[in-house]
Amino acid sequence: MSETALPSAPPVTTIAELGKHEGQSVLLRGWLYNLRESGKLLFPIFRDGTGTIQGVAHKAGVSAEVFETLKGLTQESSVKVTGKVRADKRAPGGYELDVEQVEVVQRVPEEDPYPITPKDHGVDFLMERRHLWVRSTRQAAILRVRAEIMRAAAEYFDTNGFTRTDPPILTPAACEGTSTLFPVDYFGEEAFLTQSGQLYIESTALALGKVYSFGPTFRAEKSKTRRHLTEFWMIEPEVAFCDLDGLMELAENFIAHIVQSVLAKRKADLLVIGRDIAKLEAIAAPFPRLRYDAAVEMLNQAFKDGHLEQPFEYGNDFGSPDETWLSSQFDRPVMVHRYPAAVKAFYMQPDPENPQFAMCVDVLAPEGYGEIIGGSQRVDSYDLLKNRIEEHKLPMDAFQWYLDLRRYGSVPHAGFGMGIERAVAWICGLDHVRETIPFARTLNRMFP
RNA sequence: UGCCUGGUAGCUCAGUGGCAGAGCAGGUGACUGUUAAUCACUUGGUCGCUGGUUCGAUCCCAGCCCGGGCAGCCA
Repeated sequence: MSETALPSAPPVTTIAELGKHEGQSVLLRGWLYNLRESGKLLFPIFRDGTGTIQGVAHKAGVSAEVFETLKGLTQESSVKVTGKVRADKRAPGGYELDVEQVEVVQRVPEEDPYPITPKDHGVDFLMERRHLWVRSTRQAAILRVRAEIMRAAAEYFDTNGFTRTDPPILTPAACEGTSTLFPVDYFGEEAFLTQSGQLYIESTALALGKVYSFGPTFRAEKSKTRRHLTEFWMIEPEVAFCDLDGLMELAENFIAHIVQSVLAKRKADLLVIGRDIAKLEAIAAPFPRLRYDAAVEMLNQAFKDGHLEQPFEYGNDFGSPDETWLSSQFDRPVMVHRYPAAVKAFYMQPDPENPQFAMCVDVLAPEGYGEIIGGSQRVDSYDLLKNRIEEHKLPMDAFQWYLDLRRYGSVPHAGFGMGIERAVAWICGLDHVRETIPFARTLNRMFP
């Protein structure tokens, strides 16, 4: 920071803040994103992590040394640039930088140029270089939106009386007994990476009332789709004295808050990504609610009308094409509730009006994005939960602590989990979750 | 795991049973308003690997390796 110590030196700023310095000379620290040359005119584009700005250097307007330094400069060389901020209608961001001085921090050698050019590349090539790909304008914008989604999600709970209680990542056994878990050697004993913190936060919810957890989750399923990662981030609220209606209200307000925060703070990034902003502006509570039965009727009609290839069999869980079609019928997330208990997890409370149904809800994001939230009211009866554990042939010993929650002061309670990457994919309008996380872990990729 | 699909220059791809191609990137040069700048010239190849058929295989066949898409599972 020696440059800030010099009284006459131009102020250090960022590209995002350039508008505050119009007409002034400033110092930017960043990288050369691209360089266009036109004879005695050079157009270096700089990026600094907050945005990009086009610099202009006339041969007659700068020293010979500065001109020569810029002229041959290679993509992604790191630089400190001094220049005067000028508003210009031709510039995409509204401003340009008339270059005055350039200091090259590290020059990328010509014989080993930066591999990711501003041209088309394939998925595998880019994922193999994810450590560099994150520098690109679009990827950086997605990561900023992701950060805002995570911030706004935590903010919603923090400002509504929730206490964050993070469950362990190393666990002794399966939470639900369904998903495949990653085994870990724990001092000679077998342990697993968590696939959900739900059972643990049911415990802290009965201690603190309203709680949430926020952390990584692991699923060892060999899923190979645009919606799946083996390591993903999930935010899970759990609320004591809450029923299914209360949970759906929580879910819609939570999602609306996140979308509104992203629109308020990261609209420029959404535009870089190419998102249709109007579709996000329509996201406001309340969300439509559909009973499973009503959703099935829609699917049957859709099949008759030729929108779906397979007929839907009543009693099944929805398949991916079913979810896609359902969610595409609404302009905001749709909440499908009361699925048949037989296709849902053992800990879900039966509907008091008809125990064939579970008091659960899936939130399907619009535009065909499908499930982003799954949640339920939990079984609060000791006897029923014990029976369910037996029916599902789960090891009773491992669930004794969980049954304790029904032995000592059991109350109705409910919670849900939202997959961060699926939310990011929807809000950014991406076609694959691998671009929503800095370093995706998928079936075929553990690198870099 | 099942079905579909791909692997040719640094990248994106075309192509043929008989000399290995284009655009871009890299290099050299031109250009005072470019927006993935343009123009001229130019460097660059284990055609995924192994075996088979053939006078001859990048091309046809078999096996293997590595990706991608969809489904299932789920968030």
